[in-house]
Amino acid sequence: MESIPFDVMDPDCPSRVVLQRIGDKWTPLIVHALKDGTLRFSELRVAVGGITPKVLTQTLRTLERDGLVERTVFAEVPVRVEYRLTALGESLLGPLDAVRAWAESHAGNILQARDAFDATV
Amino acid sequence: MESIPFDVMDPDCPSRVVLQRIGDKWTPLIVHALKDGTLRFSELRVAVGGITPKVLTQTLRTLERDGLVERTVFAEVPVRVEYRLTALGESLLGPLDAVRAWAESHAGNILQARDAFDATV
DNA sequence: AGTACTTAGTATCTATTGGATACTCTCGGT
DNA sequence: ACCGAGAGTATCCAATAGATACTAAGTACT
Repeated sequence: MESIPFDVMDPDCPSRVVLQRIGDKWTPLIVHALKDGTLRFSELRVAVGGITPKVLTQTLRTLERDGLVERTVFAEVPVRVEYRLTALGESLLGPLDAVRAWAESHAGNILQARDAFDATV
Repeated sequence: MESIPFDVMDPDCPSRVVLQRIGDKWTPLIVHALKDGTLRFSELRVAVGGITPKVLTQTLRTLERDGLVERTVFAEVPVRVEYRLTALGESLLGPLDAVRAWAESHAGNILQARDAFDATV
């Protein structure tokens, strides 16, 4: 068992790729939407307001490939597809939720800072 | 004092813009680099390996505008410019560090998941 | 006087990513 | 034969990121 094999400040370290995936535009919102269980494609589209189907598909495929989300197809008519977090994906809920909570609780401060900044320019 | 005025799942909520700023490609790395104090432009470039000066400037300007980073110019020759976190920026260290730590400690799992996934395709 | 040196950036051009909108596919019901 | 539902693709255009080269200001050197 090694310690600290990864360092995000190193541009060639794989952990940087990982950081940029979980910090991408939609991943935090999708993971948050799935925190209470499974959702279908169309439910995810609504839960994550504003995402287009193309980008939702792309992001889900990447999350699946990275082992964070599991995709299950039910051979019904019409077809039903369910998405849910894997154990690895669930382990990401805590950290991402901290960032989400920060964003919600400090959004006001940032809007204020922008107004102040724009006023000086 | 209101509670929960912001919700990142709402596409029109300003907190979503904030989330996407702090979750952008370089912000977490820059904030992490500044955690121990001030750095000059050229030091930041080295600390955050792989960033081009254009993008570093863009990101720093945005962070400054949003009140997370303070920029100080010293009229020396050659000019010296120092960047440091504001109090608001420092409040972001905890949440972002949780995500960074997750990325470093789970990068191995994700690489494994990718290999497994690619093997099935 | 001219030139080199340092730091902190711009400028320019190209490649990649994201977004808007419309279309496809399957199959069962009417 | 035609329509509807769900889960996506296809296509095209705009915005963002990256590579590379260049600029500005002032002092020190020759």
